[in-house]
Amino acid sequence: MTEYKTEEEFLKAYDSSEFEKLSMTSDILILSVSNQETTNYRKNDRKMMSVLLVKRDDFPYKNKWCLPGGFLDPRKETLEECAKRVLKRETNLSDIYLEQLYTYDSINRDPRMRVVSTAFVALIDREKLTEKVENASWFDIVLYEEKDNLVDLTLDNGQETINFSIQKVLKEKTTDRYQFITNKNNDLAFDHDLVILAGLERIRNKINYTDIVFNMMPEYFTLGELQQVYEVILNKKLLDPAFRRIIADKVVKTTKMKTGEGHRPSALFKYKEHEKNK
Amino acid sequence: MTEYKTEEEFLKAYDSSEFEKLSMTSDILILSVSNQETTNYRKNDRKMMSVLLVKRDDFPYKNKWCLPGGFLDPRKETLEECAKRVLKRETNLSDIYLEQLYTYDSINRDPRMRVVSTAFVALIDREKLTEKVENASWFDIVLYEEKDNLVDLTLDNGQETINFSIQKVLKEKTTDRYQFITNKNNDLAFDHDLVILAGLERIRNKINYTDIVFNMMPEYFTLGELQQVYEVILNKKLLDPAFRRIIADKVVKTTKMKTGEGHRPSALFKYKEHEKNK
DNA sequence: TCAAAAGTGTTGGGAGTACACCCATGA
DNA sequence: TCATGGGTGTACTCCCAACACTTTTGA
Repeated sequence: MTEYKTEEEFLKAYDSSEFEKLSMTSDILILSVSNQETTNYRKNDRKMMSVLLVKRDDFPYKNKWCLPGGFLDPRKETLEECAKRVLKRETNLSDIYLEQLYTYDSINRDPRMRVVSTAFVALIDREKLTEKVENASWFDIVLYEEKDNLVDLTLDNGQETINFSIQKVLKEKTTDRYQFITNKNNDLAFDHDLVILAGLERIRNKINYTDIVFNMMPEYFTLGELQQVYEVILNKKLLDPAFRRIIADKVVKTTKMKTGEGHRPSALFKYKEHEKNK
Repeated sequence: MTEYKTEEEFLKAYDSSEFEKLSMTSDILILSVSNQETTNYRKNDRKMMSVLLVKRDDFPYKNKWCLPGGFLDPRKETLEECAKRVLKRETNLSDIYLEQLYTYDSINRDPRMRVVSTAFVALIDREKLTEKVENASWFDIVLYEEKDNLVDLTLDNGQETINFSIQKVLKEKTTDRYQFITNKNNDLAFDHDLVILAGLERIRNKINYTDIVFNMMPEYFTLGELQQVYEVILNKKLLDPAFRRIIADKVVKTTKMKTGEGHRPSALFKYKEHEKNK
């Protein structure tokens, strides 16, 4: 390939019109937890992770779903600001948890031009959401299975089901760093299947050593509800006593109680911010 | 700000010449471990982390140091390929550990034009290096101190000393995620002080749950040397017996010995790749 | 002889795992 | 009354920190 030895050379080529343009987008994996109501009056609602997707109606992605995203305006905004703008557009929320995930840039991810995408993860409390945005829809993660480094995911929004699978290939012998390769993906545009998996893994990982979950929780919650969110993120059952000990110092008990559930009422808790800054 | 409501609008503005261009670079934090020989024949060499920096001679960075980097050619390469190209240019090495760190994009980080930079971390074994590259120099990290979330770093290449400090400001109450803000930086171009700190923290974090260190080690090494590398990365003393137990199953003892050091000779070890893929 | 590092054994505490158990509720 | 989830106590295991100790070398 032609290499630009010096910056001058690059800048010269850059100014000439034959140099292919580059643009960037911020794409956001917006995650929350949804409740699936149960018919049994005694049972608690079943919780699930859910993802906000947007239906595209433009060529070449007609009828594909994708993560909310937008082009970066290089004159005035940073990628994070761009992400916040998209977030505001799609959820009408500001001031929510937002974290840069990874920058995706395979050359032909967008066939129209060279687009580099920086992906973000946003966590929101579903209760804060009010308005419904056109073309956007929440998909529950109804299946999330990993077997022999092949991950199988199924999303469902009540009308449509999206299924895709991703192969995780060990990239470095010294790390647990995997390269994600699409194994099957018919319904999501770009490489957004990979972004979703990377984001879910990031959150699953962080839940263990940060208080990140509380971004997805309402102000008051029971320990059972909190535990369910942990379980749905970690994708496994936890033991009650162990869980209570672990989160004990992250929450404060309030005098409020949740009753009328067909079983012993539960105390409502609040997130306790640490005063200790190490 | 002007917002592009639809992609069509964006693409139209994008094609018009008044739209400001955007370019990207891959910048690499190249880390290795250096030996500082001691005068006492008994004592082991003192090890230090070191960083490869490049001296700039162009306006507006004349006489500033920066991380090796290069502009992305949007026609033909990915950011990672671009990073590998830079790595080859600066160290003449291929096939070394390379990991995407973070994408930096504050609007005026480069006063000449809007440049978004994706930073990478590379780890190399110093012994593999042979050639000396013009304008590039290895700086030892001679001081790395954190007090009240203010990090003080001093680098030294034998002739020059670079000192900078960074304030870590808690960004989210629910995470240990900090925003890095330059407190003092006279010698490094761009925001490369922030990249260096972020990279060091990434590696320090990863050393605990991956085998990432072995990318910085020669094929044969003593446990003492390995421990020193851990200590220099973690920036704290470790207890011998504990350390040995922890890394016991990551290394294999060889029949080779290291002698002539003024004390009991030590067995040389090799990295043991795990057959177990979970 | 001795300083320096190599290398091993033993003990105790803290965190997580597992299980057993009791409590309170509303249909 | 009883299924369901709320809530607590305890015992066991495993990991790791801390310390004490022995071994081997070269000047």
